[in-house]
Amino acid sequence: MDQQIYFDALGDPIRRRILAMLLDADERCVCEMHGALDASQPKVSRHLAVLREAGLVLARRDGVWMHYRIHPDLPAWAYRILLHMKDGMPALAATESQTCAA
Amino acid sequence: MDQQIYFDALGDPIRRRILAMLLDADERCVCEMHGALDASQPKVSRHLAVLREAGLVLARRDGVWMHYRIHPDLPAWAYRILLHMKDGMPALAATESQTCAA
DNA sequence: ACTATACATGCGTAATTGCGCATATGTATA
DNA sequence: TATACATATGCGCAATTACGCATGTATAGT
Repeated sequence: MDQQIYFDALGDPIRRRILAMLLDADERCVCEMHGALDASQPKVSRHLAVLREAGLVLARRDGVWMHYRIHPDLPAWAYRILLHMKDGMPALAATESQTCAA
Repeated sequence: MDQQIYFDALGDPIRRRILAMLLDADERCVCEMHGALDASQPKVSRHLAVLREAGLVLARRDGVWMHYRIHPDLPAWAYRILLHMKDGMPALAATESQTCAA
């Protein structure tokens, strides 16, 4: 886990919200996040790619859907930072997950 | 403490090393850090300005010297992230502080 | 094969960032 | 006032980043 890549990944608000969502639920599919974040699909997909390439999240294909989760092999310091980040995150009007038949 | 500004501040490797140094010592003057980081003086000064404006560090003037320290009123989540960041920081050839008569 | 759905990516652009260099500011001392 | 030292900042430039839009790819159903 390269620290530079890690903190670059945490530099974007959408990526932080994605990570916070993944800390709550074990897994989320892209359409759920795309709905809940009120951001365009390509935008969410790109941010997920950044998180994936940084080694922060893990993707699993299930038919048409991609399920993302926090990478289980995250170093302790990296995982703990995510928890504190979520803790310090401004409570955001919880636009609840648009149904996407997941 | 705005989270966006906070994580932007953590996005730079020099700023992270400055913060790690300040976690070790209570206070450091600019010349110490500039020596230990092997970075140009304007460069270090600018990064310190970013940290100062972000509310991450506090400056104190002492004659000609400016002493910086971790901001004492940092929220718990923010301070804990700094500790974990330092914990996960790659052990760096400790270029020890050039003497600057501080 | 055709269509629909879920997701990823190529491309061009606007905005941001970090840097070096020079210079300005502030403080102490002669 | 003049000089020296510590620190800060204005400026221009190169590199990076995030975005929208359109299009590509993969899977499933008919």
